[in-house]
Amino acid sequence: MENLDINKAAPLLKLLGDKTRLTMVKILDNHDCCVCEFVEIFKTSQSSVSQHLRKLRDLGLVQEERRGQWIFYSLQKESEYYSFIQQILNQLPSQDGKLKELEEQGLRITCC
Amino acid sequence: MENLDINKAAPLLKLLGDKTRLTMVKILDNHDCCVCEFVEIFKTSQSSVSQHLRKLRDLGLVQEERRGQWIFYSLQKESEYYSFIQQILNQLPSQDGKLKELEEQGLRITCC
DNA sequence: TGAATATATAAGCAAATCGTAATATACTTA
DNA sequence: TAAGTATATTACGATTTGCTTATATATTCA
Repeated sequence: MENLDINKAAPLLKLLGDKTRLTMVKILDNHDCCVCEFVEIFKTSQSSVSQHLRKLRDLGLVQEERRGQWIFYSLQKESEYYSFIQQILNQLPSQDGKLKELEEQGLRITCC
Repeated sequence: MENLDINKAAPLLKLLGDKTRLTMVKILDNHDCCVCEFVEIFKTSQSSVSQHLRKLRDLGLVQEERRGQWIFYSLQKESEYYSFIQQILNQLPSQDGKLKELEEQGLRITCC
């Protein structure tokens, strides 16, 4: 088991210590998502979603990739935090239901 | 592996997302400690240590026990968060060196 | 019992955080 | 190219956080 210095672990846990971001990361662990999907899922503003994703990206937890009109986010598997995070995500219940809801409403983006 | 609801996991991670508290919990995972030891370890005020411990106790992560003049804190192994936390602590480097320093300075409390 | 030690709590302040509203940028499509 | 859609950024206000200072409580010991 790799160790992560406390000076790095604490800010990481703080970042994940927000319900919205933690759910985002849990979802991204299984599916790429674009911003507008998160807006639907969390019933919040686009700005708020964008700012949360920025923080995740600033720490290198996620990466963005443009696909046409949309920008998709995915987990950065090469991150030094990746295996650490996995141990946490594995203990959280699946959030796939939230994506399933989107699909049923026809709001899931499946471009490209 | 037990699951922990996101509504509980997020505040827990937030609580652990502080370097002082995370280190405290890591230390407590192996050794009971009293407040004045933490004051030495973190080179901070007694009040600050006390307030951090209060937050950990409010969530049920630690418990206190008076031993004579001192109040010792230990991890609450019966906490619903305990196994979740273990997965995190296992990925952190040992902080025993900090206690060893105390011993060398003769500041480790070993009453009762 | 009085002084010293250990701990908890309350009040106040500066910094960080999170949401909203407004605006800017980039891409798509008619 | 103009309008519509998707996203990012900025500014701002309310709330939270963590520290310090001051004070209160509990225990020990001379």
